[in-house]
Amino acid sequence: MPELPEVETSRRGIAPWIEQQRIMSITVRERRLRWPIPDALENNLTGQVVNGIRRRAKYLLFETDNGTAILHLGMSGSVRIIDPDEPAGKHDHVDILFGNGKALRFRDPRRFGSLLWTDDIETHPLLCNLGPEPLDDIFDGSYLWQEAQGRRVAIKPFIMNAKVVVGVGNIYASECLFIAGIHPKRRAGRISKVRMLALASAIKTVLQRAIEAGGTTLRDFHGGDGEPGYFQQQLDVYGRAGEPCRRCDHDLSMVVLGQRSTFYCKRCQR
DNA sequence: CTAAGGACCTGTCGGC
DNA sequence: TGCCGACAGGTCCTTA
Repeated sequence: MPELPEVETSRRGIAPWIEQQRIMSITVRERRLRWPIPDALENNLTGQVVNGIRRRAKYLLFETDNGTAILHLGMSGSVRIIDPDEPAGKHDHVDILFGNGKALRFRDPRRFGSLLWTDDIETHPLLCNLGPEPLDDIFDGSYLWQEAQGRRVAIKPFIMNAKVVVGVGNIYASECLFIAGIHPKRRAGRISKVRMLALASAIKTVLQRAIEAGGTTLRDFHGGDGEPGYFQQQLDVYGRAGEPCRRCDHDLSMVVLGQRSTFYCKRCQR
């Protein structure tokens, strides 16, 4: 489910209910996520006050004086604020109860997500080797072009590589390449600086617009407050193989690249 | 170092 | 209606 805009939408939805609240108790029903939820999570976080919720890449970081909880939603995870008497469903793996009487409920049917704890967020192996945030000023066309020099990998997996830039998932990668007019299979190192400027700009615009729209709705995505996202109607290519290109009317194509479905227009993208 | 493929899981959808 | 295969928003790990 979640790409970066969905994670950011979730963060904004839950933050008002959680920030400055004390964690009263943590209920873990299923520890077997991508990595097992460590006992250290309950041991260190229970009784702490959440000073703030940040996002880095697609990770949500719950900061306390004692350390940081690291939550990743994987492919199918979601969080929402509930009243704690709401019965837990099959895949509701964790509830975190707060002093205000509300609870954060984490659901993840496929269990590709993770919930970890660290007392040193700066050196955590999942976070310390990540590339720049796409919406930061450090990320721009010059940076992207520089990183691409000597790289033979196709541009689509290149921009989905978190060491290059974080937060560009499968949906938005196709969308950004369409806007920039770049063929998804073009080798990263063989794209001109000018076109990389267009691509970096497209990445910023698409992600920013998606955040403002509250994330993409595919199947049943909801923000933390239960409101659905509204971006799907704005997708130009993703999931539209065989349908007409909005720019030139040519039938859109689909190809598998790096085991991921990739959508593009043969005529508009070179 | 780079690039490619496998692995981890459950739910849903389309076709027969 | 039921069964079966294909596919799904992520990303770490292994292999070459």
